[in-house]
Amino acid sequence: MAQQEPREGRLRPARRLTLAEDVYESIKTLVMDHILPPGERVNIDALARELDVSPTPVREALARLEADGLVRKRPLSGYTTTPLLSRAEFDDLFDVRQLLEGATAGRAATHASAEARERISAEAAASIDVEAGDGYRRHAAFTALDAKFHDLIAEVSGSPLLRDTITRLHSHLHLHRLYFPVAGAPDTNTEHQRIAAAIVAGDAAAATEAMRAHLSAARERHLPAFDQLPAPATPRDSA
Amino acid sequence: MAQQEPREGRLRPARRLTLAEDVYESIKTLVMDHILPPGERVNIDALARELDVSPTPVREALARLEADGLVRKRPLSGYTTTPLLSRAEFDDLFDVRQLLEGATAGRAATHASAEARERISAEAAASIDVEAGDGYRRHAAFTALDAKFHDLIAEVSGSPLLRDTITRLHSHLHLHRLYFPVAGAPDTNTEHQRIAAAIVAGDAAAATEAMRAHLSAARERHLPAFDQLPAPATPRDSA
DNA sequence: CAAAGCAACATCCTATAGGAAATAGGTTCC
DNA sequence: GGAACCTATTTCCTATAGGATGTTGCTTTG
Repeated sequence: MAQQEPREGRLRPARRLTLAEDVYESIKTLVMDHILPPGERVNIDALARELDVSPTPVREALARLEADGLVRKRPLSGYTTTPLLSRAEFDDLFDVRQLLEGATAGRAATHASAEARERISAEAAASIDVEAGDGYRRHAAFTALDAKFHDLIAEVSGSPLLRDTITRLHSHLHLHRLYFPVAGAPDTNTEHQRIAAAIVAGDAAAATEAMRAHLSAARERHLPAFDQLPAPATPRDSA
Repeated sequence: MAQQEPREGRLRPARRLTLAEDVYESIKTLVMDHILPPGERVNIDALARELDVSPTPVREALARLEADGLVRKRPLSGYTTTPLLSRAEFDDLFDVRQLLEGATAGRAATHASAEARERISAEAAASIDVEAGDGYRRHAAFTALDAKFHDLIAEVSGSPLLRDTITRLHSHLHLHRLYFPVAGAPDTNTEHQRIAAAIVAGDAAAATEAMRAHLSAARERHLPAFDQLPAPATPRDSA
């Protein structure tokens, strides 16, 4: 009622256009960064108080996040964050990524503009300066750069639908254990450059193969995360 | 307030668990059947009155539908149903379907249980009795059966993620012109049986190829729909 | 006659209140 | 001592009201 004036010190950034949109982005970040732990119950009212908004936009944002697969809704029991990926789900994710992203790399190699090839090449080269920094910042920067590279190839592939699908999959990847040390950053850069080179050369088969090899290697690099802790049981999964 | 008691004569079916869920299904049907024409504005209040609920669950349902791609939201202007697929988007959809569903067919052929192969074979054979009926009913039954067959293969493929992705794509297909005469129903059945045979035989390459050929043929059968009417301009698309 | 400006309208967006269901804890009975 | 039942609390779910914004139609002016 009387609190229409802008408030200071809020968790979310300056509002863009609609409040619900901001709330959506805020909650998405909370889930991605595991500030809301996977498999945990999400209290709508508490979240609304935390973000300093009414429960209504929170509810709308959660509905969208449910469609994105980041939270789940049990009919009369409330929302919960999606539990961590199991080993089987993780393997499934990378299988699908190989299929989809292998295709985007091939398509990009076949019909991409000269300007687009230039951008890809530049992006692969720019990956080097991420070596600076350390700890969480370094990990976040590396992850962001990797995502950008993959999205760039998807964009250039010329299939909006394929790109959307891959973007959606990437959300699921962030459900993986977060603070896992990225020892293989240099390897990743090398692999990215191999992919970029194949695309620039216009060799579709080589680009597809390079992408699949890259994802296969990335999968291997992530695997030790499953040995850290035994996957916590998620009794809530039972229908 | 005083209208908590169940009401008669409502548009939507008997409520399942939550009101928002029912509203979601109801609106989804309205969009799929083009009762809400593509590209049209969606009035939240009017829809709430029509469904005899308050605007709040309608808003929540629309948020989910937006994530599904069935409606779009322009920040301070309201929701609109997604416009009809353009020729380019239609081609893109079938390109992606070939990629994804070709993979599911191959996977199904490789590792499917004997029981699963039996189900697929039965489903392909059952497609024949859809010849009965006529007009809209026949079309709806045929579409449902086709969707079921494709989903069955996706299920058997053993990749939940792949199956979800394909299901999502199918929603987009329904954005295509609806009342298009399905002249090629017999052809569809023949193609389905070819796919089923390859899967039963365990020939992954043949299954993939049969699926791709089927989708290619289906695409051709749908193409004349674009000649019926010139695609209506959608001026609302401009940012 | 056309274009720009203004005003009224309709619509969306957010906040708050109240009822219903599910969960958790304690108690009692076997 | 364990299990089942009951009660209280918490939480979700729905409905309603009010403020802000975009849109549309009309009027006026060049």
